[in-house]
Amino acid sequence: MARAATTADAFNAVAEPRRRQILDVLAGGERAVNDLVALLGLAQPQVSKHLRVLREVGVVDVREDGRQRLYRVNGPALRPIHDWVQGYERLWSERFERLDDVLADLKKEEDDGSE
Amino acid sequence: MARAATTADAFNAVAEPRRRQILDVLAGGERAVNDLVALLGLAQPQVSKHLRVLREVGVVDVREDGRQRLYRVNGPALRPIHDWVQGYERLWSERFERLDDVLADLKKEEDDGSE
DNA sequence: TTGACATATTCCTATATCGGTATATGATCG
DNA sequence: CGATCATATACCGATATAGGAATATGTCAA
Repeated sequence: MARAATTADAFNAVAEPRRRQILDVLAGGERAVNDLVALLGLAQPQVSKHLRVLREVGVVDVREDGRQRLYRVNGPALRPIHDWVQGYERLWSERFERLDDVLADLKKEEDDGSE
Repeated sequence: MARAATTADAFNAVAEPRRRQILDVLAGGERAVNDLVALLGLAQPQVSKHLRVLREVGVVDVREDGRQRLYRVNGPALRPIHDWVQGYERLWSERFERLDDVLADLKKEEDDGSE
């Protein structure tokens, strides 16, 4: 078996740095393909291919406008990533340090009581 | 050129679902390899290989304890993912809807004034 | 030391990628 | 209609995977 398809889910689609760059540009608003080509300095076919992957996992949406296709971010598709990684924030954020102290104390009391 | 190595960064390492499962278990505290094997129902070599990838990107740390090796999550290594995806939260979170309204109003006024 | 246990590494195969180049599709303009 | 612009797709080659099976490494116990 090979690695999971990049179109398997948002995690895989977003693992590619160029695709994150594309999203970062689109975060500023709708863009045509050639705008992305110019802004990122990538070849046009590469951009189209990356956009296809992003489209297939639902991270971007397209809209036709004459000859152009305007791409935009579809935020909610990124939510699974956000939610998953959010669960680990307490492992580095000061916000949770006090809470961790409290929980540690509670656990200690509990252990002392039952042992 | 092929796809970026899974050990290239945390984004790639975490794109694999099994590796996220491993992290989710380790989020509950230090675990030996065989614990993970039992808990996840994976083959031992596969688990070791996934742990290697996670180790190489710094997402987990190891500690030797007799015959066992105890793995634990190294949270801060996940922070780049958190920070990146955080920038998109406003695209779905109600928390930011009011703010977006305000910004839209401001932009509208600005445009009306300069045109 | 020998053996059992815990974990890591190696070898294998199938597959899906990525970039590059060429080309196809589709829309607009004259 | 023919030419041009905008984008998508097809084909190529190199590479890095993921799982499976076998095996190597390392540690403890008797």
